[in-house]
Amino acid sequence: MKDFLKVMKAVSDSNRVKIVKMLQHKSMCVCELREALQLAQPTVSKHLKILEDAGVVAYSKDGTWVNYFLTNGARNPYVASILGNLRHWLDDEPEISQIVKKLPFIRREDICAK
Amino acid sequence: MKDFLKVMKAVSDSNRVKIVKMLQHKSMCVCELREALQLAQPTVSKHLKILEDAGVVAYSKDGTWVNYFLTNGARNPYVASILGNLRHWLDDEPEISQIVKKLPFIRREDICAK
DNA sequence: TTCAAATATTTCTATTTGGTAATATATTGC
DNA sequence: GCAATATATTACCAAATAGAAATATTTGAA
Repeated sequence: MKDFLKVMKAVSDSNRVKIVKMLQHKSMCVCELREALQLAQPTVSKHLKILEDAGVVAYSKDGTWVNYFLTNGARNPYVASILGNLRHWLDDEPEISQIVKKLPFIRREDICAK
Repeated sequence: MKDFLKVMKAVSDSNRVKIVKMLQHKSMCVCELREALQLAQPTVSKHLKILEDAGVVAYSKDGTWVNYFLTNGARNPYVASILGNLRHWLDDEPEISQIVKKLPFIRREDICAK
């Protein structure tokens, strides 16, 4: 039950849903997500932790950058199902399409490393 | 987005998940749900309102009783999907199997009308 | 219309949650 | 080692949420 609730709660917040929808397009570091969401960096890190605890995202380190990406949900059927659905769900929501449209212009080289 | 979040939040609480799993077996009135969940009546009513607002449950009145049942999700693809999944999910969770096992013995005639 | 029972609503409290600022950690380059 | 940068953690605040007690509403029956 706890695993299920964790996943449902993870996708019950609009900013976390936006993170999932962005990661469908490319893996992203925290500073890129921060720029896209217009949130403070600790806020983004906290959301990412919740998604990670639920098994929705994982990360790999690349120097000081931490690249987050969607898991395949192999270990967690609830994750697999919701990620499968979210692959086509919400694409037409203004909140989502707008932020996705901005993605090509959000690059860590421009944002983070001055 | 709001519709999606409403549904996800609706199934992000263990007592509301229990309500859904119980309603898979039979439609139930508030007093039966109250007995099964061991919660105060206003608490159950509030949970039911959240599930109703999300489109997960509906009700029909029968005298003073109000029978709640699962919707078919026809109006809401998120509801349809989650209800479809929950039809087989969580059956083996102790919290669920235990409460479902009690269902045959929870009848409004015994509980409500003294 | 008056009473009793089932449910809904209101009001309140304790806990959880999303957010930020400040701080700590980790990694790279010098 | 030391400075700089990206990220994580901590500490704190405001808003949302689960819960129950008190109250209001609804319905059937007398």
